[in-house]
Amino acid sequence: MVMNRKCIIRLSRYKNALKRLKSLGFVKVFSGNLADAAGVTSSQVRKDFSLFGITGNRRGGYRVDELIERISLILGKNELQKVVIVGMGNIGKALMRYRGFEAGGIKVLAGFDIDPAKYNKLAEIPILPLEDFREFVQSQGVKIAILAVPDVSAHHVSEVIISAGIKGILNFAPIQLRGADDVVVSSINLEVELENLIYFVNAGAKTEPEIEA
Amino acid sequence: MVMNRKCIIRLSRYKNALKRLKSLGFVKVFSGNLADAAGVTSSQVRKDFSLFGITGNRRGGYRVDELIERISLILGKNELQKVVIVGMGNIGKALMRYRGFEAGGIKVLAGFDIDPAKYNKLAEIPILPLEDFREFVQSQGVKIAILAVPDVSAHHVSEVIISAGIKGILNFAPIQLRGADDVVVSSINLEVELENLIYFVNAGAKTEPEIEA
DNA sequence: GTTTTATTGCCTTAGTTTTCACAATAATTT
DNA sequence: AAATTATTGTGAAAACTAAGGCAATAAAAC
Ligand SMILES: NC(=O)c1ccc[n+]([C@@H]2O[C@H](COP(=O)([O-])OP(=O)(O)OC[C@H]3O[C@@H](n4cnc5c(N)ncnc54)[C@H](O)[C@@H]3O)[C@@H](O)[C@H]2O)c1
Ligand SMILES: NC(=O)c1ccc[n+]([C@@H]2O[C@H](COP(=O)([O-])OP(=O)(O)OC[C@H]3O[C@@H](n4cnc5c(N)ncnc54)[C@H](O)[C@@H]3O)[C@@H](O)[C@H]2O)c1
Repeated sequence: MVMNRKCIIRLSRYKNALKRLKSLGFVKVFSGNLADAAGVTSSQVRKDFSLFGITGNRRGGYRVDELIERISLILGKNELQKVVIVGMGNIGKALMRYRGFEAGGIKVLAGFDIDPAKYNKLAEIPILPLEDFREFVQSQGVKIAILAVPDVSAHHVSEVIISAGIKGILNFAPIQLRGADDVVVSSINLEVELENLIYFVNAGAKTEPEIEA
Repeated sequence: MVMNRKCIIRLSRYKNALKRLKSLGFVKVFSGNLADAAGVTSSQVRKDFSLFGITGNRRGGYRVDELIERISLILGKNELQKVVIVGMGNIGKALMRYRGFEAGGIKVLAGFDIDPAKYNKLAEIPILPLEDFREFVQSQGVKIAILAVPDVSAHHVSEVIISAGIKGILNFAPIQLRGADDVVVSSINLEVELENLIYFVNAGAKTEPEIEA
């Protein structure tokens, strides 16, 4: 099992690049094509593939369809991935309104909040009270939650959702969540992102740091 | 000049941790305290500090105020950092409404769009037509822009804002922006983030990959 | 069907980042 | 004021990641 995050991110990029190439009519690709499209070196592509046991055809490259299939399987994209959003404020609502996830096989099933003014149980994507969280995710088998509550609530809410069975959290609150051992927490801290950018801009960075995700 | 992105991210985290520690009454810290608070090792802390020439007092640790001051200076937080947002849709509006940036010395000066229905030139943070972009950022000396336009427009808009003098872009569109040599581009691709999370959750990740920003 | 050519797969080398280990030394104790 | 103790600062080692190089080999050309 490959546990290198950078490598998994590249896999996502390969997948996106392959979809573009496919839409351009490509049936086969060489590691070099894919490398150019994804912005890496061809040996990197081949090395990544070898880590996942993906093989091509010497002198014949890789079949695009097969590659997309294989990578999607590795990323769990062969089945619909169900997620929920906790915290229906600025960020939570923006994410819920976004229609781009479904094309990638990610389905937002519901939103949760503690403010009754936000509830809307009859909407296409319902907004439910946090009290209903446990029952909902357990009956629906949801493992992934997006956490978009105020920073002061974030730690408490993370405990609540973990105890309900959530195994992966995409956290937007600017705090350091300490999940349980079998819970993966991924944080997006926009202020830290901006600070980074500011540093490298002020540094007059000639070498752009590869910054993704 | 340290060009290691991970190191700069840690610096942001140290700063945040130090502010928490300060609010708890700490006047001095040891590398171990800070390491615990930021979720790294103490040698990492000391090594990072040595890269930036930050020194403490053998056996006496570091003075909290001095550290915050020093790190803020390195991150450019000693002066107000001006940013603009391009694309006043779901994400753009959410970011504009967020009040948390100002506490960290980041000020959103304006938003830009091409949809006249979005314009609001008189608001506290005005929303202006994209045509006004060049004049605005040049007169205000803005170097950083947040790009939140649809993916099909993103490449074009990035060229427009770079030609207007933008040197750092925080990009939310799920495309690979190729900026000019002296422009730093940082991308946040939420679908890639979720794919990552899904992979590690399905992998039953025992070792959480350190995922920040 | 043989030769040539292009590309994979993987072994090796290089580069980067983190951790270790310990001498130097400032605060504390005796 | 001498001895002890705890912590820094940093060079060296280890671990991790990416790049380079090339034998194996499948496709294409002849
Ligand atoms: N909006 C941004 O652009 C932005 C930028 C950077 C970071 N963030 C972070 O993202 C998080 C969300 O930001 P926002 O602007 O959307 O906040 P917000 O205040 O607009 O929304 C927070 C929502 O969470 C709900 N909530 C509060 N406590 C809750 C609880 N215990 N359980 C469930 N729901 C609860 C509130 O009712 C509200 O609807 C915050 O931690 C913020 O620091 C936001
Ligand atoms: N909303 C999300 O949760 C989400 C999640 C993942 C990725 N994204 C990405 O973020 C970007 C923005 O998403 P969104 O949901 O806010 O989109 P949106 O459609 O809600 O908003 C886009 C805004 O950009 C404006 N716009 C279009 N072309 C423009 C141009 N040439 N110049 C200036 N403004 C222009 C539109 O008028 C609109 O106001 C998209 O690329 C999307 O793929 C969004």
